[in-house]
Formats: sequence, C-alpha cells, structure tokens
Amino acid sequence: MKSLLRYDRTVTYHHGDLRRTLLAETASAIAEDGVAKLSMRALAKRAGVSNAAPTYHFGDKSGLLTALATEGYDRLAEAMSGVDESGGLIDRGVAYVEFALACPSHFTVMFQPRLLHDDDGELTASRQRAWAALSVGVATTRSGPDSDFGVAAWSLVHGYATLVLSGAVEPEDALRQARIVAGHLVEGADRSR
Amino acid sequence: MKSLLRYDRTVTYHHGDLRRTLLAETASAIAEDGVAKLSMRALAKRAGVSNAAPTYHFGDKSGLLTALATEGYDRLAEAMSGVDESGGLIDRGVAYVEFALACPSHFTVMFQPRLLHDDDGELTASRQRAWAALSVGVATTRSGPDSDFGVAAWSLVHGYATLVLSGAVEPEDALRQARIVAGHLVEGADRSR
DNA sequence: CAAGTATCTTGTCAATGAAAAGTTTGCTCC
DNA sequence: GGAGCAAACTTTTCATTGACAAGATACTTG
Repeated sequence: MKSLLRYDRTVTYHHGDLRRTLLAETASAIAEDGVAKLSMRALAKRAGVSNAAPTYHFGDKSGLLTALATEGYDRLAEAMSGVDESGGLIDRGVAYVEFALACPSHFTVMFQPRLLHDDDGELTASRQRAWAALSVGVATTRSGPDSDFGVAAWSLVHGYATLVLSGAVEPEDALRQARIVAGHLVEGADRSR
Repeated sequence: MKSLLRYDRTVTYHHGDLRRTLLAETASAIAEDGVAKLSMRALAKRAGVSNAAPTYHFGDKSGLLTALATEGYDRLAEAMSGVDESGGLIDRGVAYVEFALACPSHFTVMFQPRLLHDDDGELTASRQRAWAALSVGVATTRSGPDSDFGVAAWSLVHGYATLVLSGAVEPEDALRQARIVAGHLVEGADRSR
C-alpha cells in the first residue's frame, strides 16, 4: 500500500519535485501579473504546499528569482548554441529575440540585478556561460581591438526584445521584424568594413 | 506669530510642495535600492510626512509610479526636442541614452507598464508626445512604407541604455560608446540606401 | 469672518516575507 | 529490519507593508 503511494506526488508528504514545480509556477505567475505582484504565499498555494515550502528551497524571494534567472541564462546559452555557427549573426540575433519572447519572465528577471542575489555562484557561472555563447558569433566574424560592434549587435536585439515585451513596439510578426532590424546593422557593417 | 510660521515648511501643517518632493525622493530611492524595495511608508518618512500623505497625492503606489513615469516621458520629450534636428540621427540617439543614464529611475519605470496605471490620461498623453518627439528625426531622414529602420534605431539605443543600466555592459565612457554604436547602424543604412 | 475645501495625520486591517520550531518522510548503516 | 539521521515540508509567529477610514488643521473664497 505504502509502496504504491510512494510515487503519488499528490498524496505524499514529500512533493518530490517541488523545486522544479515552483520555478515553473513562478515563471507563469510573473508572465501573468508581473514580478511586482509575485507573492511567495500565493505561489505556495498555487503549488499546493504550505507558506514556508518555497522559502525552504530558495531561502528567500530573491533566492527564488535568482534560481529563475539562472535557469534563464542556461536556456539562453542553450538557445545560442543551438544556432549553426555558420548561420551568421542575423540568425543568432533572431534566436536571442526568440528566447526573450518565449521566456519573458526569465528574461525580465535576468536583467534586474536588484531583484537577485547577484553574486550567487550558480548564477554567475550560468551567466558567464551565456555570455560566452553569445559572443561566439561576434568574435569570430569580426575581431578587433574593441568590441564596439558586438555591443551594438547585442544592444539591437536586446532593445528590440525589451521594447516588444514592454508593449512599446507592437509585434505584428516580431521575428520577421527582428530579422529585418538586425539586417540593417549587419548589412551596414559589412559594407563599411 | 502664526503669520511668521506660515511659510516655514518644516513647521507648517501643510507642506506646500509635497507632491514634487515625493516624486524627487521616489526617484532617488529607486536609484539607490530599486523599485522592488520602494516603500510608501519609508518614502513618507524620508519626506518628513506621515504614512498616508503619499497616498493622498497619488492614490496608491501604482499612482505614484505613474506620476514618475509621466514626468519621465515629459523629460524625454524635452530632451529629444532639445537636439538640433539637423544634428542627425546619431545625436538624437545619444540624447536618448543620455536621458536614460541621467534619469535611470524614470527610465526604468516608463517601460514597466505593469507597475503603472497604464491607461492613465496624463501618462498616455505624455507618452504620445514623447513618441512623437522621438520619431521626428527618423521620419524626416528616411520615410518609407514601413518604419523598420525606425524600430531598429530605437531598439539600438534603448537596448544599449538598458544593458548599461542593468550592469550587463560596463560603461567606460557610455556616451562615446553610444555614439560609435549608433554609428554602426546609421552609417550602414546610409550606404545601403 | 464664516463656510467650505484642500492637505495632512492617526488609527486600523488584511496580506506579506521571513524566521523559529515542530512533524513527517526517506535513506543509510549496522 | 530497525535505529538513527538528514531532508522535506508544516504550523506558528512577528514586524512591515499598502490601503483605507475618520479626524485634525490650514488655506481660500465669498
């Protein structure tokens, strides 16, 4: 009897997969109402556990968001690595925007250090991996004494994603537009090289 | 006796300029600790008034931030209008970044609609004026069926400002770099025209 | 100067984040 | 197989917060 129930997560005292569940619920809660209205207690209720359960796993609210940001950096690194390196800068830029629109909660939190334990070990490690994956395409196609072009490319896609997510730019077909937008930069830089 | 005290703001019951003071204190409080840690009560203490004083002027926390965002849009419009129209797109882009770095709290709040009463009348009016002031330079230099280039230019400067403010890009000399970064886009677009 | 209104205060309430202390479960080691 | 132990979760508590209601004070207008 007991052995049968052991793996029934709805009945057992131990949830078994709570950390993952809480991260997922956090992401969707933020996507719905924004980070400001995120409540640890509401989150706990949503996951069907008690008040203090999230605190156990993440220490505090900042810890929860730190974990979410870390997951975000991991996913971003993965997304950037998934693009064929020969695909060119534009494809990589589109992948960046694609990630931001697919994981808006992660993306938002990743760039608000004040919400996080910014010196957390796993966070900085994941962030560094993501930065590395990001700069691959830029560094190989045009190396130079300064990385101003890299900053420009990053600014462009990051700004576009941010503006779309904030509602300032209406995304008729965001990815198509992202491609065109990125094209302006790369095309110009190629000619001026 | 009473008539002497009438204009002493530290003593009089009525502050006289509280709304403005609260907005300023809000901006500096956010600049120090971020929006998340902004407390109405702490703000009131900071301004030397009671708990409910801010609520009286702004209704609620969102109202306070809405007023701050409105002020931000006004300042942005002013900043963009201040640039000589013949100065070119790059100067206008630099002005945008300059505004963002000079008023980080305003800038942050302006692009987080969830923190605001997004349908507020004054807010939308100021926002529309700012948008108009923003698009002047773009529309006049290159008009076309679509405004993709305008979106690209905006994305570039907005992204750069955001990345610098979030600490993702270290600003050695942010405005110099902004100029170079913007140059990549405009220069390229000019040649490809 | 009297009435009325704008501005600010005091007091209260439910919700929240965080921590302390207790309870249950699963694992390990003999 | 069971005793001990650590991990996972709960219950309780406390200070802080945003929001509201009701009261106090100052200004203003007729």
